[in-house]
Amino acid sequence: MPASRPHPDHPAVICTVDVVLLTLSAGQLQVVLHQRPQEPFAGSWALPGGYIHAQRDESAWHAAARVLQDKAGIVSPYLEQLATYAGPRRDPRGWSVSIVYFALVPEDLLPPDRPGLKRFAVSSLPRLAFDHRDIVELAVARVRSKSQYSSLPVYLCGDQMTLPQLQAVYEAVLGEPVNKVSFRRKIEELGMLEPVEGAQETGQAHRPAQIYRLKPAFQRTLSVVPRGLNA
Amino acid sequence: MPASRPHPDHPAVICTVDVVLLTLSAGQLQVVLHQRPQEPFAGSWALPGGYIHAQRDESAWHAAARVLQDKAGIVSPYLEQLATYAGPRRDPRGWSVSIVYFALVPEDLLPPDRPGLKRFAVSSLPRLAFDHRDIVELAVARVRSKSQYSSLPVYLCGDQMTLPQLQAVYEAVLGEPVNKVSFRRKIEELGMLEPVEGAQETGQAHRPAQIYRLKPAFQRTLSVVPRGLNA
DNA sequence: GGAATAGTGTCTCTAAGACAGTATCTA
DNA sequence: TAGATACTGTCTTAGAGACACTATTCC
Repeated sequence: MPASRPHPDHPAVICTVDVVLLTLSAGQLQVVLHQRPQEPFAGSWALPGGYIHAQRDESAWHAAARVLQDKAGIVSPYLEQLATYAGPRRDPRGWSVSIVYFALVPEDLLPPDRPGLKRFAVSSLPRLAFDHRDIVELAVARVRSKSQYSSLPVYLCGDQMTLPQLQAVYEAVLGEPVNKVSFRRKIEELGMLEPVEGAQETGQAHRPAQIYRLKPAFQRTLSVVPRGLNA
Repeated sequence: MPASRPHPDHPAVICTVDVVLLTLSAGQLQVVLHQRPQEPFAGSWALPGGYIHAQRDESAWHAAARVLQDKAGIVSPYLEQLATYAGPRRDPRGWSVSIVYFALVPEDLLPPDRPGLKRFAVSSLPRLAFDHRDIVELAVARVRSKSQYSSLPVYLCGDQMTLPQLQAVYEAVLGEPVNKVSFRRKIEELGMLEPVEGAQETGQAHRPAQIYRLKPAFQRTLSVVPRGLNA
């Protein structure tokens, strides 16, 4: 960090946050994109994002949370920093910095698609503005990677779930089947779920599944195991 | 990313890069710090860093590389993005963004300590300026974590090394002993080293060790294994 | 030859995966 | 009762660690 000049005489860089908002729908990882109303890239789909508001934002995390609330009405999701993209050519308006976060939300907390805000399967993205396709791909890779050894995918579920449901979520995120016995051993080892006493998923023509919920201590915190699912 | 205004009317944020420059010396992970000549935090030790130069820097990575070259004379080290710290209170001059990189270099590429530039063991840091202590601790945690399943520590070695030397480097980074047989299996699996034909470390009163070098394909690229050293 | 460390073969132990059994619901 | 899926016990298999043995150097 430099020693001189409170506000340097270097030309200002454009300083923004962008959010890769991910959800699981119909067994597919999907990303919520926003259609740009203006140049540059008018009409293209892009990540929801915005300038940092130096007067209001307490941190880059808070700026990302504000963007999510403004553009998608989402409050207090799981929101983690992904990476920062910066350079002179990614935005035609000038040297730009984008601090990128990713968020995971259960499908039922998302607003329905509307003009200018739409979900896309990450496996078939449209043409995206700026370098946003690279960013989405990095976010998906990060989520897949962390899902192998952590409780990250629980943030794609509602607050209660059965183990078969959670296993299906892991399988959708990882893109491959998971051994049932090993999966249950891992979840036990992660120690983040507790059974909801007496609550079972009824109404189906087979043995009902026990319903679990996140222990309060893990509401905002990941749990990790030393060895992953070996997927 | 916002739709409006090429250069927004929001007050400019201070936009910098900082580098956590790490090396291994006397079996200890050490960080190179720079003594601030001016306010704020005049006289305190801080990470080497500097403003982004929008006229010259091709990217944040290039800005970090430039800082390393200017302040420590280091060229083309292993340099990876760590995280971005941002907020209104971390720098008394205003809302600031610091894109932080970490670098690993062999000890013999470092310039010797001089007034204003000094190495500190990461286990006994002095009082640091800004939030730089948190940043160093995150960098060390990241390096430890990645070392469990990747070839990251080879960048702390010179271009040639023996397996016992490399094992000692891993043990110093991880802070605990590593099983020799497992270690050699992992290195074999990583597939990044090749023996230097006929080259052995001589001069010691025991069987000489084979000398290895990084395969050219891995000069700038990490190699990873699915399961780590289980340390 | 002795001391020291390099390098390797192999056994043990832990953890992941496969498989099959029992449990419990609806129709 | 038949069919379906939840859940669990246990065997198999793969990989990590422990241990010991051989190899090669200097003194």
